[in-house]
Amino acid sequence: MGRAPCCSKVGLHRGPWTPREDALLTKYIQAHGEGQWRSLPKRAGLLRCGKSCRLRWMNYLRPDIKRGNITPEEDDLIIRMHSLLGNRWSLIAGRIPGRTDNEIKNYWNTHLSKKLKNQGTDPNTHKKLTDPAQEPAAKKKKKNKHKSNKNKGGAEVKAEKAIVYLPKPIRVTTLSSIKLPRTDSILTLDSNSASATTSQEKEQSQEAKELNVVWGVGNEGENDGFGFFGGEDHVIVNISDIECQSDFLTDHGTLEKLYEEYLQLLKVEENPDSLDSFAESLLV
DNA sequence: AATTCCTCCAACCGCGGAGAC
DNA sequence: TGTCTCCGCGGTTGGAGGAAT
Repeated sequence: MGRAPCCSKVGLHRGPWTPREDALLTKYIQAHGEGQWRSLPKRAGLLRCGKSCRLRWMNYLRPDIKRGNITPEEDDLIIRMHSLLGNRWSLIAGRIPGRTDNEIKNYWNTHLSKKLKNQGTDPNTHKKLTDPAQEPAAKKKKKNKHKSNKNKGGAEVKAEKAIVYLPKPIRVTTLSSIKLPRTDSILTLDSNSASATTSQEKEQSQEAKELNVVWGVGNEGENDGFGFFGGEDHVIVNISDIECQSDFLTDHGTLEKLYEEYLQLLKVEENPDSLDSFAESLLV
């Protein structure tokens, strides 16, 4: 497939953005909205490629971006989401208002993966490390960070990637008791602090279609409320076509009902064949 | 005080999906 | 049906600045 050249174009600015560029981009988007990134730089009077503009806006200039430290709650949620979704940072970010995928990705790489290692948990599989004595290898002083990073992209990472669990998106239409806002609503069900978040982000609507409910999960044996590990797979339930009452997640009765239905799913999960047919029955 | 090491994060790169033609 | 283009994503890089020596 032919691909148009982008940032390789001669004459375009690269590297850190100047305040003036930020102002031009912000002003333009405030006046004309997002989108048309390819032609945006020219119309906004910027000597940047569209990709660079989009990245700057999404990760830094957007007015709804939350600045400051990640809270312990967010921290916990990121770990839970990662156990479900793996390195799907945009999906994870979609559930944490005001945080960007880049920010979460960076935070994971610099803080959370280390934190999990220190706790004796494999950050990729979220399973307990069998031999904690192996972990200090990660703490070895690096003489050349970037060279070691390149090595990291090699065999070690490939081996780890192989065991990242992919979610199973299943569209559910039978939870009639649940009323979710249509389209752009993204709902995260957390065992400790169930909360519903409505996103206004345009780009998130696509994610919302793909994944509207993520059941809080944890490793087998962990006390994780609704936690569920169906063997090696995680189940993600799509309920994008269901309407929702804003307080449904705080309604204990509804949660109980959800939990009951969830248990039904678990029972089905024990028999993979029937799971397939069950899943099919849930598909729209 | 100078140098080296390390961490953090903004920005870049390349790829794949989706839609238009 | 195949090609082209745009968009968005995840992985990676590189520089700034703080910590350690």
